[in-house]
Amino acid sequence: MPLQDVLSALADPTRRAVLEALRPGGLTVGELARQVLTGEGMSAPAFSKHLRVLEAAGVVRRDRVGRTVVVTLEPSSLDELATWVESTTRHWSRTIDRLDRYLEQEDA
Amino acid sequence: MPLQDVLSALADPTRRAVLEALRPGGLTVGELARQVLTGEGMSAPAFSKHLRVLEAAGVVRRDRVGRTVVVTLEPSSLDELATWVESTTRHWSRTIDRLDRYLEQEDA
DNA sequence: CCAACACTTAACCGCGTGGTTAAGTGTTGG
DNA sequence: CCAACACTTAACCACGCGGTTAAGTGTTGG
Repeated sequence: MPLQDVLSALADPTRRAVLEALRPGGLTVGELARQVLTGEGMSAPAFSKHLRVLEAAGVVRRDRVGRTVVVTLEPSSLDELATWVESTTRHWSRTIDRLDRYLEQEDA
Repeated sequence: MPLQDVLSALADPTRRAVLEALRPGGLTVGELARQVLTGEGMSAPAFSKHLRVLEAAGVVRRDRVGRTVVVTLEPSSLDELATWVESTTRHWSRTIDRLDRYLEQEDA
C-alpha cells in the first residue's frame, strides 16, 4: 500500500465511487456494482478489475462468503496519503511571495 | 482544480517530486529540473509537460520572469483533496466488522 | 450430483499518457 | 541587432490502462 499505488488507485472515479458506497460498511460485489454502476453500462469483469486495483493498493479487502464476495474498506490504508497531504500543504502557507525566492538567488 | 485532476496529477512520482522541491519556495524550471531530475535522464520537454499537468490541475503556477519561468505552489489547491481524504477516512473507523453488514441483509 | 449463480481470469483491443527529437518563442547580454 | 539562453510546442511513438467478450472457478439449492 505505498503512496504511489494508493494515489493511482484513487485517480479513477469508479474506484472512488466504490469507496463512497462502502462507507456504511461491507457489501457484496454484486450489490456494490448495483450501487456504483447505476447508469454507466460497465461490465462485471471491468468492475472486478477495479476492485483488484483497490485491493492491490490495500484500500479494500475481498473475502469470499458463500458464493458471493464481500468487499470491505481497509481502515488506515489512507493514513499515508493523509499524512503526505498534510505535511505537504502545511508548509505551503509559509511560502513567500512567488518571485521573492528567485530574485534573492539572482541577487546573490 | 477538480479533485479528479488533482489526483491524477499527483499519481506521478515526478510530479510529486516537484511539489517536494517547491516546498521551500518558487524555483525556475531549470533549477527545478536540476533538483528533481538528478539521475533520471528525462528531457526538458517531458519535464515541461509534467509542469503543464500540475498547472492545469491548479497545483502550481508558472510566471515568466526575464527569460526564465518561475514555478510556485498554488496554496489551497490541495484543500479539496484534504477534505475528501478526511471525510472519507473519518467514517472508516466506525465501520462494523466486515461480514456483519452482509449477513444482516442475508437474514432479512 | 449438477445446474445455476456470483464472480474472476484470459485474451484481446483502442486510446490516452509519458517519453522522445526537432523546431519555435521570448528575452536578454554584448 | 542578433546569438545564445531558457523553455515550450509540435509531431511522433510505445506501452499501460480501462474497456470488451468468452471461458473458468467456487459454491450451493434441489
